[in-house]
Amino acid sequence: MPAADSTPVVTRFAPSPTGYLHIGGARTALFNWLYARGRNGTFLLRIEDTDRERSTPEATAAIVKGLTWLGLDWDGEVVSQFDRRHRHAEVAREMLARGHAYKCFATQEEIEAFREAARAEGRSTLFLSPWRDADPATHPDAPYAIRLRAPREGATVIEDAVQGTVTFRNEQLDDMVCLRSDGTPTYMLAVVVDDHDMGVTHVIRGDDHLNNAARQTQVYRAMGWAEPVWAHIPLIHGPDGKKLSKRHGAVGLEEYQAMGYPAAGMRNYLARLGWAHGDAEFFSDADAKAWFDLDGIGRAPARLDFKKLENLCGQHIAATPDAALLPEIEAFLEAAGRPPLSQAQKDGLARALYCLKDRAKTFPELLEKSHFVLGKRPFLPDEAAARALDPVSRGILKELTPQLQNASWDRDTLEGVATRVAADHGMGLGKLAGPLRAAIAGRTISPSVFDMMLVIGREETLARLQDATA
RNA sequence: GGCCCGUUCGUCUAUCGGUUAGGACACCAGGUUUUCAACCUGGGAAGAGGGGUUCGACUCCCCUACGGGCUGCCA
Repeated sequence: MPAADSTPVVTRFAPSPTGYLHIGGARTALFNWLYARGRNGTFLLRIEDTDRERSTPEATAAIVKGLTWLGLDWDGEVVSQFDRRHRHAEVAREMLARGHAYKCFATQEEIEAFREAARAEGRSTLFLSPWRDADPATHPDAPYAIRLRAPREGATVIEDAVQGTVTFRNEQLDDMVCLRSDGTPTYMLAVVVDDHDMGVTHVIRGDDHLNNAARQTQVYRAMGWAEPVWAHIPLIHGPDGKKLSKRHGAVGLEEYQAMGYPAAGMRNYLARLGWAHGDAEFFSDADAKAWFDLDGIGRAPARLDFKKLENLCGQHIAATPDAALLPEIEAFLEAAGRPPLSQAQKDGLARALYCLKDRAKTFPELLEKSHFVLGKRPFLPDEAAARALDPVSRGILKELTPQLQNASWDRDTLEGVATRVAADHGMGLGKLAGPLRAAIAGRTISPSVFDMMLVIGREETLARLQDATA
């Protein structure tokens, strides 16, 4: 039975540490986090490291780091599934004692041989252990696996919050192995025991586990435990509609950080991927927590759309207070393996952020437009800027310079002076802005020329103009 | 092969039997503009196909096609 609505919500994210944190996994974590945090619940993190061959501490570290960057905080310590192996085994033995499980002496070679033959003959490869009803007196003195004595008749029904009612005929389900013949627990058993022991009320995970839910349900029933609410969410696909894999480009969350997407934008985008709350597109964490619910999750896999990700990220960068943006930019620099900012650069950037953040969709773009405040004199113009600084333009700039000397340093005055000088030469401000920008930034792309002048100040502005017109 | 799930504009989606099928991103055209970003106006763009049920289906049912997942003593 699903947990009652009144019981506190407990969700968990349970990745296996076999590499980077997959972007799809990050979304699964986000959904669990939103669901718990929006309901005053608990969000737990458990590492499914029962596969000793493939689990690495580096991968666990990557998961922790990724979630931390994404801003998904979990409650309590990180739980290692491997550390709980004795408890898993204990449950397996208990099921054995209660007759809900049995010892299976079939060797893996035998099973494999059976499956091969079945495949060759086009028969079902479902392995039905001959030991299920064997007389214990006939048990050999050999290693055995403990298999669940699953019902053979009837059906196992999953009430899934996303997928609806899903029915599996029991004849399609085999007696899953709970404890391997070497005494170690399988994932199938471990998840159920852990979720139960940790008090997980809502299992929100990828729908690649939907089939597993049926077999796991049988363990809950065998142990007489309350079943969690299941919510199997569709996987994320690449832009081509195929399962997201490395050939699509970035799949690891850390790659997104290194590409300079802000975490808030990622959260917004990922939440919006496969879930909707009416027409809401751009929203805050508070909104998402308040709105997120299982019945808003779509049933079809969603494709990644970088354009939309960028759009949302741009809006989030613009909406983030300067004081919060700076540390994020520094973290990005580090993640991308770029040199850190000097104190002077930090100060400059802090002053310039107001005119930078609403024109950038990613941090690299913001930094590119920050060149005027991050760089040092002399500002060697890039190719396009050099073209803008033709002799005629330099002549006009030379005229402008002394007028700036005495102007009061505010936007209106500056703009007035520039407009007047341009007019003296029969041109609009637009014509003069090009070379002015080239002289100040050394680039043809930057914030407004007047904003730049305000940020760097009179002295520096004049110096740069002199550099350019010398 | 078997089992399970899915299918609304290019993409993410709204709709929960009665709508000119809405929004966002993207795209195209025009405008604004000091570059970029942004902004304004307009435009093209969708219910996989076929059967039912119903006064009425994108919405409910069935079939087909296509896509995906699972089918391990992996997780």
